[in-house]
Amino acid sequence: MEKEKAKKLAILRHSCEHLLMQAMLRLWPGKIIMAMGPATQDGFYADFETRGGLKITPDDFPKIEAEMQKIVQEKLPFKKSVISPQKARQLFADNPYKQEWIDEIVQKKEPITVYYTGDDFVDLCRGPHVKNTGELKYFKLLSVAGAYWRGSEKNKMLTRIYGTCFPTKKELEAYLKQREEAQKRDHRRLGEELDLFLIDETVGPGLILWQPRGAMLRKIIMDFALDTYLKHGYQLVFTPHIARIKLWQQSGHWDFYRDSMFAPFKAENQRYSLKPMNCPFHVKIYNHKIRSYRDLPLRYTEMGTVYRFEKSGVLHGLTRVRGFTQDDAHIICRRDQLENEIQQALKLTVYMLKTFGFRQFKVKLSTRDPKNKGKFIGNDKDWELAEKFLRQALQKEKIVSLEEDRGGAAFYGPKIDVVVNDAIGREWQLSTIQLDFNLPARFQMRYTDQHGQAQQPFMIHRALLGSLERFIGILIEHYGGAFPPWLAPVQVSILPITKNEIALAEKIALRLKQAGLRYEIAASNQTLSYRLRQAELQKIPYLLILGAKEAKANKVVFRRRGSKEQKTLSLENFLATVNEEIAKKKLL
RNA sequence: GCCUGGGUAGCUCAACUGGCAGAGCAACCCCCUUGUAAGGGGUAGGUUGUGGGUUCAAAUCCCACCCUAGGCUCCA
Repeated sequence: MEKEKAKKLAILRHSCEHLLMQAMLRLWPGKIIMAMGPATQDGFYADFETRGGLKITPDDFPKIEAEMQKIVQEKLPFKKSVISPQKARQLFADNPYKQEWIDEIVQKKEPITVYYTGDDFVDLCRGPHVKNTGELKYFKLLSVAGAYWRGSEKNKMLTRIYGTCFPTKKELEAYLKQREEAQKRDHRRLGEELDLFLIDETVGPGLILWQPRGAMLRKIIMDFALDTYLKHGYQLVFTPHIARIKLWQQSGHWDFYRDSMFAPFKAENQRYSLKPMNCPFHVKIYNHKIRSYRDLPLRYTEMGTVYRFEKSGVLHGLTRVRGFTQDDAHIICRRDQLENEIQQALKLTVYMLKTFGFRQFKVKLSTRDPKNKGKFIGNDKDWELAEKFLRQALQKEKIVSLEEDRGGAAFYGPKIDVVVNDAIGREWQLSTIQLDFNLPARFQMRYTDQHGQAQQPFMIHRALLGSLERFIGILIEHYGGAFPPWLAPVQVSILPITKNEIALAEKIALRLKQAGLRYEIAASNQTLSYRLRQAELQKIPYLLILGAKEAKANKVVFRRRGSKEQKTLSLENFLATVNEEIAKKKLL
């Protein structure tokens, strides 16, 4: 049923894409060379080349949409026709993209179908389509972008228009509203509004400056993660931000990853580079001693700050940056421990993500593409073994909706990635658990087994939150900036109504401090309304209001973010209530 | 890196085809002393991203670079 619906929607949207192209060709005859355009999950897009210096911008949308509506009014039927290759080549004589398609269809020995709408528009298309353009009433053009022909960097860049289409007005409006909602939650916008972080052009793109509130949030997350890992048998380590190139040559990063590393610099005749990964350091710590089979597994964890030279066009707020801190760990273990370690790591992942309020996950197994072995390091046997172990662990944990990404593995081994759904249904890849047999071999990691023989251990990389920057970005959007009390940088706003209550406010603040709460006193000479509004805009979870009445009765007025309900209670009762909510990491 | 927009006060944004750079919020000062989402008045704040060019005159036009948005490619 669901599938049927999705199929119908895709047909509607693909038809709408024809409608768009027809309108474009009517508006700018001879200047638009259409390339291709499918339906997507949210709508459709159309790729085309522009000629004669024509540039399409969102300013043109009203004009294009009006033209599309005209064609809708015309109720032109979609007419299918099967034609010969010769006819097709002739029909699209001046369109190199369609020629390329035709060649391919001919090669595959498939029939060539075209769809007409009216006398003026025909497109090479497999179909199917709606009956006529009159069905395509509820559409909207959304954005303009550049896109490479056939998705290859080597090809020409075309212009792409994204749009969407729904069977009813209501659904279209709901979709547009949800888009707006997503924009309101944009972590870049909230980062500014809530004073969490900033990016300064002079410091450099993709480098985050954490303001006090953002830094507090980061500390809370970091502390929680580290405490949890320590409880689960990890050991804390710290390693430097730079290392000699020699290290990266030994690890293989220099060969496989150099393009994404910041260029090396020299000091005393030695070349150094910023670290793009923490692994080699952890390996060095392991290798510092002769290890016994009894020592394993060893689990090293670190809040490791790494620097990667991401191309300028891919940077995005907190979610794609050039300097970030991973909640990294490397588990070094024997083969007989491998499966259990992977399983435990999976369990820990689920625990962490649930604690942070994510309810839905999807797991992706990324394996090597056997057809593209050059992209990966190591031999077939190791890869097969590693992939087998990951599969088994997933099965044992009964992880749902497993999806395989062939070719998605790291260059040194296969991995399990966890994708979460946020509060408004968007997907984010967060946790990763990766198996590595490259580094143990390259660094000649060893342990002595019960027979006194040297053995090579296995290594698991895992980052459960991924990068703190990215994780916080996602968390901001997930909660729309309204963090649960345990995460909120400021948990309580104390609002004395008049000057007379300021001394009391300070006394109460002292008690909150003792109780380990994070608070602010909002005592400017502004009206209470004004200060309440500020506290709500700052999304502070708990509000304490103090007036003459409360002072006299030795009580406080307690309100929660987003609610007008309030309670008058003693300070100790308030503390008991909120401390419990915070300890239990409850949502507000 | 590529395509198309954009960069104006701390923030959000104005300024018609080149002609004195402006508003709201925030900041600061004063008044109001506040009872549940913006009380009132005033002050200050700018080499219009950077560098070059065209022009009597440039935020506006041209060139280069930097940053940024939406995408594409990429994300070990």
